[in-house]
Amino acid sequence: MPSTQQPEGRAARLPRRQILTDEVYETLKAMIMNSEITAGARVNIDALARDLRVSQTPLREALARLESDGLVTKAALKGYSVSQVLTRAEFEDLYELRRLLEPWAAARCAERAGRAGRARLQAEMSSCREPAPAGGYQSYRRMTEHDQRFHGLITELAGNRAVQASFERTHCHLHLFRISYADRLGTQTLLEHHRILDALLAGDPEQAAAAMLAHLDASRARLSAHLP
Amino acid sequence: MPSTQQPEGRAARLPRRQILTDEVYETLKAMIMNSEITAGARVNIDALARDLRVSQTPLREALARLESDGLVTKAALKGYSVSQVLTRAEFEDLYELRRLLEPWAAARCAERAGRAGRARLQAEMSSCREPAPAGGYQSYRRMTEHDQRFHGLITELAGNRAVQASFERTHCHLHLFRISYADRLGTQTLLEHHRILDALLAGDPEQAAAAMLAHLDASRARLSAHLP
DNA sequence: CTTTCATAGATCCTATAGGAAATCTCCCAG
DNA sequence: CTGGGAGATTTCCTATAGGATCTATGAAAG
Repeated sequence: MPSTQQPEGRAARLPRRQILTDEVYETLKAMIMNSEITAGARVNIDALARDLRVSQTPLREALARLESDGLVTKAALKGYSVSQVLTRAEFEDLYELRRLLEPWAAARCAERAGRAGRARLQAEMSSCREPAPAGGYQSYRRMTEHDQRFHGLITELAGNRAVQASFERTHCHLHLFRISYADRLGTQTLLEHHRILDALLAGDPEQAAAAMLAHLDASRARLSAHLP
Repeated sequence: MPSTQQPEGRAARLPRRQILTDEVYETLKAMIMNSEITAGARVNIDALARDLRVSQTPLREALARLESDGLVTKAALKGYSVSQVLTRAEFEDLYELRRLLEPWAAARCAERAGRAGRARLQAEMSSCREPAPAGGYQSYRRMTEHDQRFHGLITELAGNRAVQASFERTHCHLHLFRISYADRLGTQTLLEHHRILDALLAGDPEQAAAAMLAHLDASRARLSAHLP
């Protein structure tokens, strides 16, 4: 895996070279998200190191981080496995947790987001065009990325780092993305996002919490249909 | 670091030998908890490997997991640092998150814990004797361990793995333990735990949630006095 | 005496090698 | 023909070595 030298005048604290461990970590997350490593499949360290053209060392460190993230599991002396796609019970648990965190975050965001924050929220919504009716994988992928940015922005602007970290550690968009590539209801999602945005811009905590709760429940119902 | 062979008739799936990475991970967590590595201090990988009598490889993997846990931070090419003791803002954020998760968990626990679960809760409370008035470090340590088991058991018996994992990933008892060694109000903590237990045993979700919320607020007030 | 620069030593990151453990394949016996 | 056992191969884990990068120290110059 080639390393790249940083250009002159780089920002303070950036390393001069890319750290392989970090690159491998991001690569593996993307591979898990895209099901390039089948859910539940064994991760053969020697083989994957060859595929990625790295040695075992950065790969093992990346896998250690993914283990703590809950995205792979380790069976000592046997190997790592990619986490399964969520079972229905795990899916319901995840949405229950989201119901605990995100309406609260939306209410706090409505209270606390200043002008700059609201501008960021508006910019995010503006940047996301309605998905093509039969857009396929790329369209679904872009919708998921928008969804992740939008929800992440709300938890960030809620101003509670513990809640933000807790939300990020669920990796919920990675998990939800793997359930189905065929969410044809992106239009509905955007409509619900706009309702949340309206409440946030109005600075109405109760409305924001209610809109977020409604969105989560609707989203859960949409995705639930795709579970085994 | 010596390895120990498993005895005959070991449970299925246990490796025959201890995995150094896992041992080092637990050792480092304990060292962080006990402030054997000063909060904010650099972790010198070569030196620590010598101290623990292991090579860099299992140490680096353990550090990678701790990084994902949020207990150390990595500055690429410069080294790892142990996370700081919580600032007041981080402390308040953590308790806000606990207020979102734990009353809900207590209510669910009251609804869902069967006979075996309630027995485990009672056993945990019975196993914890009142701390000696001036018990010092060991006494405080035992109280923290009980507190962690008690709260962990409630989130486990609430029956939502995502909420349980979210709570565990806060490592809140490690963080809170590092704030102060001198919680002389262990008696008060136990009294509040008994109130929670009473509600759980009565199968009263509202009472359990209320008792947990009161306990969290009281606990937060007690610890808050020790923050800078 | 202070500051700057250069060099040396320390530290970080990753590749590689080797031993332990698991897995797979083949052969033999029933 | 099937099942079990043995051996070979693969995989996992960790130690070690070497190159890249950072840091600290000492010397020289102002």
